[in-house]
Amino acid sequence: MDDVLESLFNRFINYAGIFKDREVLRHDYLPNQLPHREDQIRHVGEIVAPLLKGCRCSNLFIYGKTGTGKTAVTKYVLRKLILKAEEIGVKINALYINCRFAGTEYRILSQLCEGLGANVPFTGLALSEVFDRFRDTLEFNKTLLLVVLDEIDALVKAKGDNILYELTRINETLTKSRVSIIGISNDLRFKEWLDPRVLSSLSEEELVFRPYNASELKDILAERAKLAFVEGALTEGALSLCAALAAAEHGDARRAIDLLRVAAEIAERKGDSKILEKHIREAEKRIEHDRVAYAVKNLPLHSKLVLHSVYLLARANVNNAITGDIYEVYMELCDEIGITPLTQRRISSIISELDSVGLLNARVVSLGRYGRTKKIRLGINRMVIREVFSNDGRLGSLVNYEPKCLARPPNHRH
DNA sequence: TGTCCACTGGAACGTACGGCTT
DNA sequence: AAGCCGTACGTTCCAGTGGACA
Repeated sequence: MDDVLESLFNRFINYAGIFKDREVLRHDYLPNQLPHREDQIRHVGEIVAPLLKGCRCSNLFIYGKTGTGKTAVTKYVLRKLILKAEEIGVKINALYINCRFAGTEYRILSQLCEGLGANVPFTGLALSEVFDRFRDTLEFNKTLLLVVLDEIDALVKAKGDNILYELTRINETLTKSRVSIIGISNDLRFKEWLDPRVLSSLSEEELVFRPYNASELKDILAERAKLAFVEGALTEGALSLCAALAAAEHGDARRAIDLLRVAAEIAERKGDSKILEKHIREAEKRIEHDRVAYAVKNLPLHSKLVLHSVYLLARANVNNAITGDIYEVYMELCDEIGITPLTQRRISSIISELDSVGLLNARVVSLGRYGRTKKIRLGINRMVIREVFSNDGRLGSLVNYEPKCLARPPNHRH
């Protein structure tokens, strides 16, 4: 027994852990090296360089999928730009705003004001008033302002491009200051949402970020791993696998880094001193599981009920349920928890929505004599649904529900 | 060959709500 | 505080339909 404890304690004492610096793997960490983005860095640098001579720079529009380094490159260049400007004594303000977090025009404008040192209440003022204050502060400061609007597509899709129109035109009313804009979009077809006038002025310059391939991702991960992990903690096999998995899925560097971080946490928890391929695979499963569970948990009530109906049918071995079957079960569930069911037309739409996010698989089929409908199966693991709904206060009681309509003989099922 | 099922999916319209505007 | 407007979410209505079956 002494031997067992002795070795256990020794192992604990000698376990160096895996992480040297966790921060390095966070989303908002900005590395000093951005491998395979040298061209983009140079390009953005060339565009903003005129600011250092006191001139306005061209507006720039950057687009590319998530995790291709758009935000990192922009922030990287901005950081260097500000340092250089301070060094040579030129007054430049660079404000970074994430439109998805800011959400509304008002909040974006108030953040801009704040960044310039003007006080604006977080609510209460008319939009036009905030805009006036922004312009006045800008004029008063006599500065060159570079505004970075990240995830600009989220804003425009939700609220329209009005604020962009105002911002692109603001220079016409300024005499002592100048504003340039860098817009960053994840959506490549985002242009279609913009008014032609806004588009032409916003995209004086354009830059597209291609996804990373597996070998590029490998370099990025290796670079990051050097800082994040103790020497030798990441095996070559795990690194390659991690890069390959992320490359297969749109070359998203953020996903790749997430994968690495979760794998490292799994290895750490198990007391392993190395990150192995099996840890990466487990991490992949965990991330996917969490993503699905999160999506299910945040569904609106009726969508949950529809999904749950499909689950109950699947559990009773009805794997190719049709719309009518699902609606029957759904109505029972509504009755069970005492809410009024929606119409079948609406449920048909909800089924299509769930299909488009991948929680269900639905396809339209014709059953000839027996009409035209959709055949529907679950698109995700049954256990995830069970798990999420068990913990759902309102729906928990339905997890083991036996649909009455299943007791009756089915009229026709294929 | 025509019939007819069990829907699909478009369209118009009703209602609630949040946030801007006055 | 009250009106206004856009959006989200539903309802009602209905024309359209692929193909098994008589």
